[in-house]
Amino acid sequence: MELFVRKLARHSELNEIERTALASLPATRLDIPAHREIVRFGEVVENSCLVSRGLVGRVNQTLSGVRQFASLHLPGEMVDLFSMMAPQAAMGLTAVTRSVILQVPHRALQQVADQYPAVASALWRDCVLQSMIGTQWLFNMGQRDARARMAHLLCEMAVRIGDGPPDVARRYDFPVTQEQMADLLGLTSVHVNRTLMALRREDLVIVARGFVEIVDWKGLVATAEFDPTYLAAGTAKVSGR
Amino acid sequence: MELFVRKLARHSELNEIERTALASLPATRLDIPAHREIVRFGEVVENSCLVSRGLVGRVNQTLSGVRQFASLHLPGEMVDLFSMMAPQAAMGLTAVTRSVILQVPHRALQQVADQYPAVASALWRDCVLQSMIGTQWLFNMGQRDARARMAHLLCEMAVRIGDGPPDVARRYDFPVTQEQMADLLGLTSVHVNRTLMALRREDLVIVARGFVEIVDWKGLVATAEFDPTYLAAGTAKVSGR
DNA sequence: CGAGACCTTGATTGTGCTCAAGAGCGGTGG
DNA sequence: CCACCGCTCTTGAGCACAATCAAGGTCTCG
Repeated sequence: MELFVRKLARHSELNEIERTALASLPATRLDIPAHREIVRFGEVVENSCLVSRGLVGRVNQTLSGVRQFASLHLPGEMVDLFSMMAPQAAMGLTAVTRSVILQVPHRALQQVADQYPAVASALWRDCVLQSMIGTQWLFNMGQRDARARMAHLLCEMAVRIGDGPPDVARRYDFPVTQEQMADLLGLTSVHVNRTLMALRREDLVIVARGFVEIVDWKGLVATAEFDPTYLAAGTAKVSGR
Repeated sequence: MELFVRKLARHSELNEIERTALASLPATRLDIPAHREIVRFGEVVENSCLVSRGLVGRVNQTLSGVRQFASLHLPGEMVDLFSMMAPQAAMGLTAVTRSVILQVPHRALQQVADQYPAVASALWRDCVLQSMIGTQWLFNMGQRDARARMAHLLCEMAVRIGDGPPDVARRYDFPVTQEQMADLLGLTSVHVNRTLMALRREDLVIVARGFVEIVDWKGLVATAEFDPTYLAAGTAKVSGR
């Protein structure tokens, strides 16, 4: 919960009172095994899920079972803040890895937001920043080939995990199966495998056994045409409310 | 401006005072020719753009000039509400057709939002609903082939223009070149052409000379696997603030 | 030690891209 | 009024990236 407040404070100004109000929100802790669905499509939810440990994604799925991730959330991120404003889930929520999540009731969140406009503003901004990432993913899917797409994902994660920019994680845990990566990138698992090996052969990055090791950051950024602006946009703090 | 307020009121409750406050926001009118850029990538903006006439899209672009639309906005929609929360544009804004837009200063918008929490809430919700469309596009790009993608776009527009669901426009103006459709769907213009002809040969839809005529709505929905839930999510009004 | 999930690799197929050239149409200027 | 130009649409041929199908290998956990 602390972590969440810190992440909010990185892009929005919050004073001490507002921070403690957020930090003392009620929450139910849930321990979720990997691959388990947390929220099903169409469900009406009354909580937002804060990731405490693990990796959680929002997933869309056709009747035929084809899956596509719409986002991926690290610890300290509120996965479905969106649901405060649109409680009927337009997509499922899945634990990518074994995860611990904190369920925060919308009511409580809403109360804090009502009481402190700066908090409402911060939450709103958080939604916006999340959807800027989504927009980037859309660009990624539409205009880049498999190699560049994969490289872009790995770059993004390096920045997000490294709490950067400018800090970037050169090596990070990423216990995601190749099949899940396929669903993240709109590829097949077979092609993900070949793509990873290609990136490795070129000495750009090693992805194996649950972690990512970036060998040539510059090279990876180049093949991805990665520009982290969209992640940093919130860093230039916008004044309070 | 009226139209904008009506669209907001469709998903969020606003009383008379709040509506008039919104309706009397100051605005600068701009007349923009087709294909002209309105906001450039990276620019720091101080206005949000309300579409009054025409069609405006948010566009991402690589150095090599490959373009990808991230959204498409009809009259009455506020294109870059996002920019209130993240004023540095992460992407360009382009008039797809000849358009009239109203520039509303962030300051003014912010003042109204500060004064009336229900307005702030409505704007926030509007952002969320927009990004739900973006999420659907992502799904579209990742998991559907050209035919289905195109069909999905045409279905979505039919619903959005028809002010539905359940009302759907069986025939609507859509003065978008095939090259622009290509940038919307992550295809090439050549393939857009072939796809449109295929859909026409199957008597599903006719796209020509600036309009769309849906011949077989059910068939089109089926090939697109179109489920309008994501557009309607806001219709079930959530109580005020 | 065995079972299941996950990864790796090969062969083949197909969707959509590239390159290229021609036709239709509307607007502009001589 | 006609000629021309540019933009958009149309169509063809060949190619490439990624999907599909299939089989074998490896790792981990019980």
